[in-house]
Amino acid sequence: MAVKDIAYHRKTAQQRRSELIAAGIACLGRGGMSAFTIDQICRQARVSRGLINHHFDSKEALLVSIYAQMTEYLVREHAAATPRQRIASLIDDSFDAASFNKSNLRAWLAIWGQVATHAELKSLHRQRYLKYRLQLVDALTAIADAEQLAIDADSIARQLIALIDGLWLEYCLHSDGFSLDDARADCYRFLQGIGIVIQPEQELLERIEP
Amino acid sequence: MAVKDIAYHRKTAQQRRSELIAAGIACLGRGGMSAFTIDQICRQARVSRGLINHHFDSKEALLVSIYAQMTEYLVREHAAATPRQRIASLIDDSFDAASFNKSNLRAWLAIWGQVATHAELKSLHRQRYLKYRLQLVDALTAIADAEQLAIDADSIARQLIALIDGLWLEYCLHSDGFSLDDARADCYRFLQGIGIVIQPEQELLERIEP
DNA sequence: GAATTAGTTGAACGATCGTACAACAAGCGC
DNA sequence: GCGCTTGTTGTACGATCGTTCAACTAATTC
Repeated sequence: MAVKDIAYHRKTAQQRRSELIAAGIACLGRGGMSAFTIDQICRQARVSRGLINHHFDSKEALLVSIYAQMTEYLVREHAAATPRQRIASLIDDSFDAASFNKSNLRAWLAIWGQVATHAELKSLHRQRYLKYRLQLVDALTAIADAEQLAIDADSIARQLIALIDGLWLEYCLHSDGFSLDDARADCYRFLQGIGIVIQPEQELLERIEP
Repeated sequence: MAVKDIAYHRKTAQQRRSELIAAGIACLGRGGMSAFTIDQICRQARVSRGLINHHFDSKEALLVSIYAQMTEYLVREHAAATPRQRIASLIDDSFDAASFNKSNLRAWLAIWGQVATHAELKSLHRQRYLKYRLQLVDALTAIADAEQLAIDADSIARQLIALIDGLWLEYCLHSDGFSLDDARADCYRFLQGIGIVIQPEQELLERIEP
């Protein structure tokens, strides 16, 4: 053979960790927690069985890293100037077709099922969602103050998060009947119902109300 | 010994099946799908390892039976006279403290994680939720017609279901911050926001707005 | 009370699980 | 081109998984 036969390529620990995380997400998306096994993840990542326990303390530690990456967008600092833009950004991120396809939604569901029972996962989840909700409450309060609206920001934030998560759930479990754009429009309509009118980004607006 | 030593008590197939279903739900509530094993379920039900496969075709068949029982209330025929009472009944059932404690919510989450990947479970879920949504749409349409409200009943039903499921999710994953009554009140407030005022049952009303 | 029915047991099976670890090799500095 | 570092491999291990099945026995029938 002309080219030297290399058995495998070495990568930096950080690079390989990120590949294993991606492979784990793919497995969760394909078959839920039942498919989240050392064998299947390593086959997905095209590495040998031993590598996960080399780069992570345990399989559970990999799962925590996976959820940390998946929830990163919830606590991302937004450069958006106005409170309205920050809320619109959170909603649009939540229904971004690129990241919230069916496979990813299945991965979310699978992990949520574990959050209730695993301490470390539960702690991470609480930390992320508290900050997520705080961002919403702050933005809602800012709008209410500026426009002298009498709203219960805590309650509204809770309802909006519930609406978003519930729409994900419906879309994931039986997608027929509505689209991702419908779900997004529902969120804007909900806010409109309590007196907060938010314009989604232009290209989205055109798709929702042609 | 005075009393004859009976090794085990025999029960009718139906009785034992229902006990195994209850034991399975308890396991799902304790540790999610990871705790849903033949060993743990049988220990919970205080029977030997072989009994599940005697009364059910497989472990998966038991899971389907469990979900069938858990979703039975979604398609129950309600004797409620008015559309308003039917909606109130669905909401109140959803946040009934007796059946929707944390353990049951963990069981729901665990099964939802499986719905996306198991064909039989998915089919059952679709069937139940379609009827559930149809009940809501019918009631909403009846109210809108009678009071000449211009609403999109399909969209409202979808949002209400999403809100209920999302509030369950929040309550289950991190219960701090709000109670089951808060969640119920959120649902009534949501309907009120779109022009449909529904009085919850009297004793609930007193707890929500004392 | 013997025969029959039908619910129950528990050992056994092969498969697969997560982890540990010794051996190996790719890429680097020199 | 030779060590050296370190990313990677693959076997081995005990534990546990779901299922099967022959044996057993509680309850019923006659």
